[in-house]
Amino acid sequence: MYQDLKSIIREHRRLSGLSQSELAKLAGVGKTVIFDIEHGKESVRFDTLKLVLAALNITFVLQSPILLRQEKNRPNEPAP
Amino acid sequence: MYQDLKSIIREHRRLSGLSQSELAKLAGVGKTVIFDIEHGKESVRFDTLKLVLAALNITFVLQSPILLRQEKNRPNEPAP
DNA sequence: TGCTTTTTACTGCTAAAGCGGTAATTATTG
DNA sequence: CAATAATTACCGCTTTAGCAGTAAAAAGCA
Repeated sequence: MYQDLKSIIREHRRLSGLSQSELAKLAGVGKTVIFDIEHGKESVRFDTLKLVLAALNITFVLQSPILLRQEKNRPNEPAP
Repeated sequence: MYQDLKSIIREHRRLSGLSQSELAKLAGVGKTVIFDIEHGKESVRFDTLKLVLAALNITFVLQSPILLRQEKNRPNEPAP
């Protein structure tokens, strides 16, 4: 993660032309959540955060040597 | 994210040879958290989850077209 | 096998996440 | 500028995440 959560959320929201309430509704969460995140609260629930990220077209990826190895062993399907 | 959280956490923990309590202590969270995550609870707090992931050497990355563009505009420093 | 140790699962309690309603602030328009 | 609309910030309430303690289950060993 290069920036902190609050900046990422706020930037993406603004660039999408959404108000806090609009984003909240879109994500299916309360508007307080958006407000709190944008004010630096990192104690959001993970499932709630995922809803917000999804609404902003932000994907969430976990990385580790173990996961990397598993990926290599299960390569993508060949193109049609 | 390719697998679900619970599998990733459990696998990494087992491969690290840690019990739930040991991982909890290492991460600085209660053991209930580990138990709950490994039983599919995704309503963990984000900051709590980050502690657990860090203890297991799992990094977590946000991706989006906007973030990608920002990255390209700010390339890595040249090697010394 | 029975006994001990380790690990996992469950429980009740406390602090706080998330909610909708409302107040304050900021932007827009006549 | 005043009036209005839109957005952001705050507040009290309800639900629940996270905690330590305890119980149950699994693993190890004589």
